[in-house]
Amino acid sequence: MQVRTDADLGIVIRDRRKQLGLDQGTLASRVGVSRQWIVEVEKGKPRAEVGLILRVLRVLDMELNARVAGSWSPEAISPPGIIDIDAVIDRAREDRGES
Amino acid sequence: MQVRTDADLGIVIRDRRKQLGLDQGTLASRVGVSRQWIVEVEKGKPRAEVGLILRVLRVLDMELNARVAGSWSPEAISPPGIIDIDAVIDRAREDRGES
DNA sequence: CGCTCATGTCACCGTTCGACGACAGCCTAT
DNA sequence: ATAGGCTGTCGTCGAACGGTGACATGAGCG
Repeated sequence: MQVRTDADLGIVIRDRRKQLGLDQGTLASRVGVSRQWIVEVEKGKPRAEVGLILRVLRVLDMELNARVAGSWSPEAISPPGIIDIDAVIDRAREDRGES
Repeated sequence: MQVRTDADLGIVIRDRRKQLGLDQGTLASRVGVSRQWIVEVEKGKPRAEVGLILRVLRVLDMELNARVAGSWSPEAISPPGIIDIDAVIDRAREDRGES
């Protein structure tokens, strides 16, 4: 899911927590924060510490990716799935300076 | 890029800032934070506020995505970009049961 | 109805944030 | 050599953090 605001982050965390069947208390103790902190973060606390947020995502077994807006993961490890071989060849040609 | 730790975040921000040819001062004023804050975040400040981090990424025209670890973005269709052809071949070999 | 569990909220407290201003170290160009 | 720009670091200070413990609500159940 796209994370644009702190509220998005709260939604992601809450959804994933419920998905795993955890309550705020156990998540809090696993992350090493207070339950109240979880409550506030799920509400979209803008001033929460990033380090703690990252710990939460790790506990929830989630990954975070940053990339230039509108681009499709620049340095991503070739994801399995459909590969547009023509695009690959075109790009290779461009790198060589061919038309 | 994968963002696992606060240090990763610092690297992403610094790289993107330089990519855009901005210095810490102008980035700071555009985001609405002090230059010192930028310095510390780029060094991997773990207790920085998420809200500010998100503002920085927005100014840098970047997107953040959260997903369950190990899953590849469900809605991504053959993304153009740099493809690690060796990884692709290795993966194909593994699928075939080859060594 | 009582009981339990999960959740939201409150006040208090020690710690740390982020802003501000100033200074030093490094480059690069003049 | 001198000037200028970019970066890292140092105090200081008001504001907010996150932890603790307690209390209130609401849902589910025997």
